Formats: sequence, structure tokens, C-alpha cells
Amino acid sequence: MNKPWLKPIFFDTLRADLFPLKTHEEGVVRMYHCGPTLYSCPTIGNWRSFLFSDVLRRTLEWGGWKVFQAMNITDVGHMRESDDSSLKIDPIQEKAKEKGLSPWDIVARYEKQFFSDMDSLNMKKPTHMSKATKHIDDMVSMIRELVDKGYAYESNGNIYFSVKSFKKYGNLSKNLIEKLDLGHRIDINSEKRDARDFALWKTDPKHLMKWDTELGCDGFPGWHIECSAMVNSLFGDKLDIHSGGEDLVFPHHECEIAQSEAFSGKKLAGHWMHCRFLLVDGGKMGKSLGNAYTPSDIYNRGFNGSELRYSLIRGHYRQPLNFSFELLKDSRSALKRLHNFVQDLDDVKEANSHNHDFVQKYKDSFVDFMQKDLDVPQAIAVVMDLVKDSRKKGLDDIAVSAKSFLSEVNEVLGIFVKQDSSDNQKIKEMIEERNKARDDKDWKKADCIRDELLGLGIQIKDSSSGTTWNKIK
RNA sequence: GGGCGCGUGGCCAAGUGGUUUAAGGCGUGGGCCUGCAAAGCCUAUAUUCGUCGGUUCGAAUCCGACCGCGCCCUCCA
Repeated sequence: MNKPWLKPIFFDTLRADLFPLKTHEEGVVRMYHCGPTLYSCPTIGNWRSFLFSDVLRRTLEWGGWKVFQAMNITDVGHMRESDDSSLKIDPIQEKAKEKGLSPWDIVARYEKQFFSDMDSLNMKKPTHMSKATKHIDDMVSMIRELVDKGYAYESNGNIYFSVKSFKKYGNLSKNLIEKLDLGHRIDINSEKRDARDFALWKTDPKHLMKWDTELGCDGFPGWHIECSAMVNSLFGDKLDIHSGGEDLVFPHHECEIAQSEAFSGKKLAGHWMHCRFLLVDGGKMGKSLGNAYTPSDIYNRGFNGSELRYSLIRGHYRQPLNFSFELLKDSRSALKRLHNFVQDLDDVKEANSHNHDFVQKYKDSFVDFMQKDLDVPQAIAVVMDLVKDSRKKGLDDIAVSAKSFLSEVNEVLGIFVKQDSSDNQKIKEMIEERNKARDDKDWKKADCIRDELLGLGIQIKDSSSGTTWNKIK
């Protein structure tokens, strides 16, 4: 049996308070995070939520938990409003028509980009990733049973979940079911028994992605059922943490709870965690506003994945985070400071004594902050304190233990870039040449070499004990 | 119209009743170091937490109103 040392306390959206993490199996966490719908490149806002899941997973693994992290890729059924709000469209299908490709090609194309972005952001690949269309059978059998149990009904070829049949509907989002129909949008779909019922299965011969199943011909699933089916097929009724962006609380997660719990009679998830939105320049991010950046957009402006990652995880996940290019520059400087520190630790020649006590207190507070609802900003502050205080104290005594602490920090936050040592020899030679020039007081030549190195992304520092360098790109 | 949440220095961002007369990062001013830089160090930088009231011995932290911002109010609207 696994005995994790980290005892996390997380905020649970459903119970609206902090609770110690309790899982179905001691030392094992099964978590599911709602992934992207791949009709375009996920924006940095989407990435904030994916990286939240990544930090959560890394934290738990670091803390000794065995983690199963699942993430779906939606490739069917996620309908959204058209740009003029006049009708519901399937964005993947629209994109396919626009590009003259099949929906499968569209998904494959964006999937490739998605994984490449995941890599550039140093996000660990979830242990389980799957596309909705791989689980059609699971969805069909779940829907069948919901109909049999009386929670769902068929109408005109479509199958809807009857919201009134599930008493707890609205608990997660705190929406009062009686008030839902008082909103601006009033559903006048007459084939539904209740305007608030949601679709589990649709029939449409014109839909490009469709299946012949025991539910009928030319059908495709509703959006919410995919997550319920995937969770059920992967974890049965043992899901511990279900997470996603705050926009998914309602209707998506509310509907998942209804379906899954009506189906199994058990709680869908022990903890519900939602991360807040990413704002841009203090306001909403949106495609029509021209500020819905993708990672590529950021990289094209000269920033790297590490800088973007740091920017997206540095705020508390339950607090809106304000993104801007200013923030990226800020992150770049902070990261540089951290890199310089790590470099200086590496440069300590004879790190003979291991002063663990000094580092231990920083580690303890780092643990406390991560443990208490993933307080990344506080945890980062602790690391910065360590940097500052170590500098004052002198690096010799603490180098070994500080290095090991920082590598743990990196396990959790994933913010340090690995240094590539391929052309060290050439750099060494250039530095030697420059030092010769300095001895000859040939400042012009020395500065020229320094600029050349800088052009290669090498920053050098002179000190009484010699010249050291590190990569800044 | 309804539900949920937020508003802290030039910027980002912790803190949610008394060890905080508000962490940490970035930026900026001054100093040290340096051939000059870079890096690093020292130092300065919110009597104040959207606004106005209230509760309390005591509030950024609780309550009310107002202002501003964000998410949601469902599938062929």
C-alpha cells in the first residue's frame, strides 16, 4: 500500500469549502480533467486550465501519491452557438466544411499541434488520454441504461436527460432549477418535456460524424455524456478529483453529475476543482477581441514555453489571472533570477558541508503552501526567499541541499529549462580568448567577444574567481 | 432579470478578525562591486487594501449599499 507524505487540502466546488483529499484507495488518486475540443488551437486561457491539472498531478506525484490522470479530447458533439448566435453548430464540422477536409482530419491536425504545445509548455502527458469517438460504445450503453431506469427519454429520434428526475441537479453550480428558465435564453424546443432537459444523443443524417448503434441510425452523442462515459470506462465509480475551467461548472459538470450518478447510484467525484479564467489586459479574452492568443502567438513574439508556463501557473488557480505581455516580461526576469541562482549553485566548486537545516525550513513552507490548496504564488515566494537569503549567507555551505530542493521545486512547477551543453568547448575557448584580451587591457576586443557570446545566447559574468557563463535563451 | 466570484503599491500577486503599522516577483531611484558591463549585494519605494457607511476593544479581512470586473443561466435559440 502506498503511503504518501503529502496531505493535501483542496477546495471542493460542490461543498464550497476546503477539505482534506480523501481517495477511494489509500495513496492513489484518480483524476480527470476536461480537455480541449479540437476545432482550433487551444488558447492560452485553455492552457491555464490544462497546466493547472499538470501542477496538481505533479504536486501529488511529488508527494508520494500514485496518480492516474485522465484527460479527454473532444472530437464530437460539443455544439456551440454560431457567431451571430442564431443557431447551434458543431465547430469541428464547420471547420471541416470550410477547409474541405473531413472532421477526422481536422481533429488530427489540431491534435498534433496540441501535443507539440503540451511539450513546449513542459506539461507531462496525462497518463490516460482518449478521444470521445473512441468511447461511443460506452456512451451508448450508458444512455441505454439511463433510458431503462427512467432518467432519460427518446423524442423524435433524440434522447434527452430529464433534469427533474435527478433531485441534486443544480447542487454543483448552485443554480436553482426553478430559476433556470427565467434567464434570457428560453428554450422553445418542443420535443423536450422540459426546457431544461439536455441532449444525450442526437439523430441527424446530415451530420458528418455519425454512428449506427442500438440507439438507431445516423446518431451522434451529446457533449456531456462523453466525459461520464470515459470516466466510467477508466475508473468505474472511483474518481477522486474531477477538474476543469470555471466555465464548465454549468452546464457541463452539472450534467455529468446527473448522468453518472443516475447511472451508477454513486457519487461521480470526491472533489471538484475549477480554475478561474485567464483575463487579458484586465478584461475578457475572446477571438473576436483579437486577444485569444495561442502558445504559437506568444512564441512568435519572442517568448519561450518556460516563460509562458511560468506566467500561466504563477497565480492562484482560484483567482482570475491577468495576462499581458508585461506579465511575460516580468516572468522572464524572475525566471532569469532563478536560473542565475541555479547556475551559481552549480559553480560552487567544493560543496563540502551539507547544511540541510538552513534549507529545510524553506522546504517545509513550500510543502505547506502546495499542500494547502495548491498555493503556487506563496510557494514561489518561499523559493525567492531562499534565493535571497542564501545569497546573503553564502552559497558554499548550502549548495548541495539547495540544489536538491530546487530540483524538487522543478518537479512540482516544471519551470526550469534544461541546459544544453552541446557546444561548451567553443564557448570555453571564446572566454579564454576574451580573458587574454582583458589581461592585455584590449577592452575593445574583450567587449567584442562578449557581444558575440551574447548573440549566441551566452551571458558571462566576471568575478574574482574567474569567468562563468550561462545560457539565457 | 437570476446564481456564483473578484476589486490590495507604477505593474503582477499573497494575506480573509489581533505575531501583517500588508509576503513575494517585476519595474524604478540611490549606493557597493566591475576596466566598462552583466550577475550579485545594500538601500528606498502602499500609514494603506474600489467607494461610502456599519459591527467590533480591534477589519484589507465580518455586514450593508453603491461603483467596476469576471464566469454561468443548456444542444439545432
